[in-house]
Amino acid sequence: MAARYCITTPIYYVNALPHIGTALTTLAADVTARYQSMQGREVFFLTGTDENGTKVKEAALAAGKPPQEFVDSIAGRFSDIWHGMDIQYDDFIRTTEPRHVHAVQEFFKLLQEKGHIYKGLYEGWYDVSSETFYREADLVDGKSPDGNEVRWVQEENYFFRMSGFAEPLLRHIQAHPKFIIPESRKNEVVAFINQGLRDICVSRHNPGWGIPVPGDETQVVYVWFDALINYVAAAGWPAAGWQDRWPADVQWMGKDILTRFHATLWPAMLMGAGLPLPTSLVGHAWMLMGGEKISKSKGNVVAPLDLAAELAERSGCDPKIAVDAVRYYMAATLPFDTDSTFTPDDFDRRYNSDLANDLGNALNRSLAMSHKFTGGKIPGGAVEPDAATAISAAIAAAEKAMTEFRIDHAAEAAWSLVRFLNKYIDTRAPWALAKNQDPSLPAVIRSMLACLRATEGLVHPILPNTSAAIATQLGLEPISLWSQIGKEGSLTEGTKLSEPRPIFPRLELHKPVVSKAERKETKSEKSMATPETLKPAQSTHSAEIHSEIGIDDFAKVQLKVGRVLEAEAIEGSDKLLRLQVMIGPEKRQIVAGIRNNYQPIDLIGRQVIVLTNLKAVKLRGVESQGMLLAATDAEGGAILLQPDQEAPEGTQVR
RNA sequence: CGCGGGGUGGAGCAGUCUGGUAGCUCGUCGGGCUCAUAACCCGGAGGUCAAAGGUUCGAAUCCUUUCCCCGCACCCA
Repeated sequence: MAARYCITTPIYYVNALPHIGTALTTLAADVTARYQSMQGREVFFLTGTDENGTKVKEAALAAGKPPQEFVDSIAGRFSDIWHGMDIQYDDFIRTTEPRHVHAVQEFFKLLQEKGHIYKGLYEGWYDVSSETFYREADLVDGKSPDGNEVRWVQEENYFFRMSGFAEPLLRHIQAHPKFIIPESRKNEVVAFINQGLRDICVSRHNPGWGIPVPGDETQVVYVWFDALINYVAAAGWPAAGWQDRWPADVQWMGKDILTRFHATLWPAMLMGAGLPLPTSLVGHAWMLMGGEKISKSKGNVVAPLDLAAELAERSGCDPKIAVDAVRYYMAATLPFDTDSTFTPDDFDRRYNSDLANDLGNALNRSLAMSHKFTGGKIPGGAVEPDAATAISAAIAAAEKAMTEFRIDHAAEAAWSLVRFLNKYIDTRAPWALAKNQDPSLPAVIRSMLACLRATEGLVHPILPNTSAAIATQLGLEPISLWSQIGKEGSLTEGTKLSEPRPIFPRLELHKPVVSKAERKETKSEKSMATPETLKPAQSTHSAEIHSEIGIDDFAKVQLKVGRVLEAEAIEGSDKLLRLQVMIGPEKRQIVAGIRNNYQPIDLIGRQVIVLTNLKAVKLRGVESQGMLLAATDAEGGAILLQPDQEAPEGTQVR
């Protein structure tokens, strides 16, 4: 019976579809899964979607669909995208499935029985306008720190005794150096726990969507508590046999959800329930777009399948190979400790230099020479020593990388072999050997093919389609086991080689070199972001939610023309400006988050469109009696709307 | 003083824990080869390792201080 190896990704929230930033985690998990599978282990690779949470209900409502139907369609699109990227997961769990709901409720009950969950009175001074609770000590003259009225409220909720787990957690982290990876994240987690862990409220008032607390229908389980349990729910827990799929050997995730959730709350929950902890938690860094975090609101989302389709079209490569190219880029530049940046130019460059020039061309020239010099068949004999050394060094480096979860280093290891091959060919110059009828020619050709065969195996976890294409061109069955890589027996003497055909056609690069000074300039002109940066952002896969309203609904909105009289920055805030706006005879104070694009001086005297019948609210302690209408630029900044020509102040906008 | 990450040739990064000739990929310039997808190979130029001070025989690396960039949090009505 083969040793098992369990891998998880987080379950994705269904409010947006994956882009190359979020898909990174799933790709890393897939590469790990394929590698472990090659090692002969029985792999269980779990992913899924998080469908509870009140925002889902709201989004469904906005889309005019029943929540379940809405969620079904999004979950389906997730699995379509994963399939398109050749992600081979073994199970896809959805938090609306009965097996998950059941596990969550059982887990909750178990923790209750063990005394780790208690019902507590959540009480305190509540500031209604800012929806925040304050302690007695926080109040200033009987009001909130912002100066709002507060009232005493009591709410019953369930609490998880996380405070008791700080010591056990620290001990576990100490005793298991590979529990939290990378090191920098581990330090962060330790620092976080040392600050002290507080009991955490694990239920909310039931909004009609979510998992009810067992025995108390008025409450639903807190979404994070709920979500984390998916890992054991998918293993079948609490039914017998869950040990086959839990604990996970590795749980991949982005660094943002490591510290607070996976490295503290989650292990504390498991300890409380008496369940084993995962072996490793890996929190990779982010892939940024043009130096910023990829996010839907900034409009800089790049969908992996769009990127692949576009590449296939531009380069003429096979669509499956284009998917590999995207996988390669993501794997080879996988941000581990520190964030990296995606740019379309960088993607193109890596495609050309690494895939087309290095790997593709090495395969192509090697096959061409085999046909020309040794009759198109794999010669027998031994691989030359330096080639054999290079092969085993690459295998060792790739193995080390994989055990450290450094997917990027694993790619680098494979490429070190490809680079060796290109050097080797030039050094040994088979064309010269052929001319001189040198007897070492067959051994050199065999050595070249051996490098390619080993490369095929090494890149298999990252580039499954490319790997298969290499095997096909070599006329061999694909390598399926890691232990076969580099073995003489994997290169059968006399095998007929296919005609060489470029796997990765080169891309024609138009691209101008952008100097640092030029780039800076572009950046300072906010709305002038470079066109090529924006282009791929127009994702055809984005999960925009459309809903229709009637004219009556619109009539509820009162918009008027106003003129800015005064403007000043609000201290302690990056974005907020305090504006005094004349709307007809009336003067209003409005707070607007537009400072990234507008200085106070730019605004004075300017006409703006104001939403006037919006409930007043305090922002950073300053009351705002309305809202300015603005569009959003590529970087999430505001672009103010203004009448096409001067309009009388107070004019109704329709 | 909210928390955290980072500043290394034109670009992207490694090296920092465990001080000892500054390394890799891309770009650039020159040369070579002709098997190959104008691909490949070799060589050169280009760095006061953000700044200052300190420890040391010796600092990118250790200590102190400062400056700058970026996330998160707050906040975008």
